[in-house]
Amino acid sequence: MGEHLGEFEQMLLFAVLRLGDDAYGVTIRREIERRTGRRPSPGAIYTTLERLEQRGMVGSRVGGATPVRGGRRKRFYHLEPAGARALAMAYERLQRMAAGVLPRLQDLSGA
Amino acid sequence: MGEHLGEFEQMLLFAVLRLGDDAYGVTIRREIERRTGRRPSPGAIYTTLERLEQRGMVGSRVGGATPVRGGRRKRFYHLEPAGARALAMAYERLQRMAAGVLPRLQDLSGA
DNA sequence: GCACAAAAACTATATTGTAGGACAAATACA
DNA sequence: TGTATTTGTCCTACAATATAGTTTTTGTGC
Repeated sequence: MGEHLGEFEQMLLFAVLRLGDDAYGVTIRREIERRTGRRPSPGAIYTTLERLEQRGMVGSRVGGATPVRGGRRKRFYHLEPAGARALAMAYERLQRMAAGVLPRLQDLSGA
Repeated sequence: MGEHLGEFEQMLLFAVLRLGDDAYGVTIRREIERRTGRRPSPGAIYTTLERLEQRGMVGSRVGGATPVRGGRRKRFYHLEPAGARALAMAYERLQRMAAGVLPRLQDLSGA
């Protein structure tokens, strides 16, 4: 089936990978905002994460209670092997499309 | 409105940039296939190109006759400044998400 | 218990991605 | 000049992704 990853999906997967044991909705969202300046809505995050899980790209488990005031139990995500492969491939493909033309792109985009 | 570029859109823009004066439907498609192994249908190419043009990311002009046997006139595409900026930004964002975690990704994807 | 905080899930819609075949136009050649 | 051949684009329809906003759940502190 769908081996392809959209742009946002790739970002989510990179965020999950980077966050390791602390990857759940809120931190993932924060990470994307920090690194890219984009501010996706919570809904965007969860919906996409769910789709990725259905496709076997990520897995999840529900965490236990925490000593913090409030807070629903977190659902922690991790990258599955299939997700890692798909992400590596998607990244490489874009890399190949970009190879060699980045200087020209910088020029044109007025850097 | 939409400043964002999807995955496929980015590929098209990179192809247009690379091909320079020879960027039209058929060559763009061939370039993507060569570099990524993906084989998008003609329809995918033209539809996406048209959307990108409506958003001001690319411009086009229709070419003249050629000394080659047959063949409809080509529509040549070029990157507009807005397209270059959007592409540079999209690329940079992904780069920032990927920074530092690529080694781990290689591991997990079984390289 | 009850108020409050944190996080996730649901619902609905807009935007992207995609295929495949119909159509158009240009040249060669009888 | 007219018809076959070639190259390339456009049309139509549909599937998948992206996204916001609102609601629900669950845990803590008092």
